Amino acid sequence: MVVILATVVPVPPPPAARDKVLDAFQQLLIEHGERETTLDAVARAAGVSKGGLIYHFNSREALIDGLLGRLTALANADLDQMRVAPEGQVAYYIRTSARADSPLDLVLIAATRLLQRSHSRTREVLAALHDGWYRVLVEAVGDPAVARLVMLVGDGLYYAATLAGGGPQDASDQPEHRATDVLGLIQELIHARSGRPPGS
Amino acid sequence: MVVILATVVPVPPPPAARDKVLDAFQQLLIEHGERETTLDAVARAAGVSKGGLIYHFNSREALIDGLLGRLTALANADLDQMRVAPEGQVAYYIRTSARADSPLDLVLIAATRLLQRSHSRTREVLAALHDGWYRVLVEAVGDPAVARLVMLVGDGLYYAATLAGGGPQDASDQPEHRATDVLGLIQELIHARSGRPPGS
DNA sequence: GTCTATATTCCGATAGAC
DNA sequence: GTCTATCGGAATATAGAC
Repeated sequence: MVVILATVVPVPPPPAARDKVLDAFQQLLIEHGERETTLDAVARAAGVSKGGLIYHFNSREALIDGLLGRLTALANADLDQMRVAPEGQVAYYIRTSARADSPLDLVLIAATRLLQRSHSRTREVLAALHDGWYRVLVEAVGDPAVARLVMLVGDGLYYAATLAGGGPQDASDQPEHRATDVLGLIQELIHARSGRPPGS
Repeated sequence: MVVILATVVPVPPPPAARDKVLDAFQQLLIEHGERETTLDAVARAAGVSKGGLIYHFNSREALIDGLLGRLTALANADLDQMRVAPEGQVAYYIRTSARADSPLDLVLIAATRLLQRSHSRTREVLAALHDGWYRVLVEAVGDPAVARLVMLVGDGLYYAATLAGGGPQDASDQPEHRATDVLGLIQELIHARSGRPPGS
């Protein structure tokens, strides 16, 4: 009798250094912006030499490609989760928009830092992301106008949580409270409109 | 009899070159991001030499200070207009949030490009701006929760109009339509809640 | 007030040792 | 696979002529 104790998969784990470099790139973009995120700084933060970094990512553009690849993978996983969220798609979207600490949030914020120099690939990836969320929301709430409102609120929460964030926060200003308050208003609006034809 | 034909004010007009440089700085930040907005590029776009630029702004930081000064002045003027807006403060705020082409919008977008490297002065100026809008909105709608929702929608419109913008736009996706649709929903919500105590 | 020329630092990328 | 050393170019800022 043969017992397989551990499944030895033929796929080798991705080199740890590559992920470390990507993590450092991501964190520096978030905390210091694109201008200060030089290859030297990334290598230093990742604990490797510049030559070691260049071995994994041949150029600065390759580093950006690596980040966008990570973003796409995490975003697709998030869309799958959103579609089957027990609390409903709208609640899932609003709640996750008010936070900025999941792996997806972090890479998304980092990618937004790159959006600024009319970087077309970054723009396309983020547009596709937005489109994915929008489709799910339209299906969930029925009315495209309400779906747009929900997306706008989500964008606003995201903006507040990332770009403008960092100000003093009291207990009533935590992500959970912000999301709960605004979610209540949105559901109130959906309820008030229920039975009415979309677009009226 | 003495007739004053033209009032010769003792305050000389600000040097045109200074404003030209600030305009170029602003435009480059918006269109190419902070990384590509070098002093060389700004001088070239403004049609002056680097030495001429440095005469007006001693350093890169001084250039940023100049932009933040312009932002503060335009923002205060906007707040005054918002307070006396005939169509109401909420409509004024939502409508202006959906556009990104007023002098205030342009300098605001440019300043947002600088927000990314945890630039504390920029952060403070933008936080003060947000706070000013919020106070007016709370006074206008009564309920802090609704005021927050309105601000979130405004932030979302702003995000869509600036950061994510650039995608294909059909006729139904113009700023005016976006603002009108979402403004209708918000007023519907306010109406549905009218008479109820705030925070319920 | 605006210019040219230059000093200095730093960035991205290459070459080649280990 | 990771390192050190280094090149070419670009960025900020200074010096000084006009």
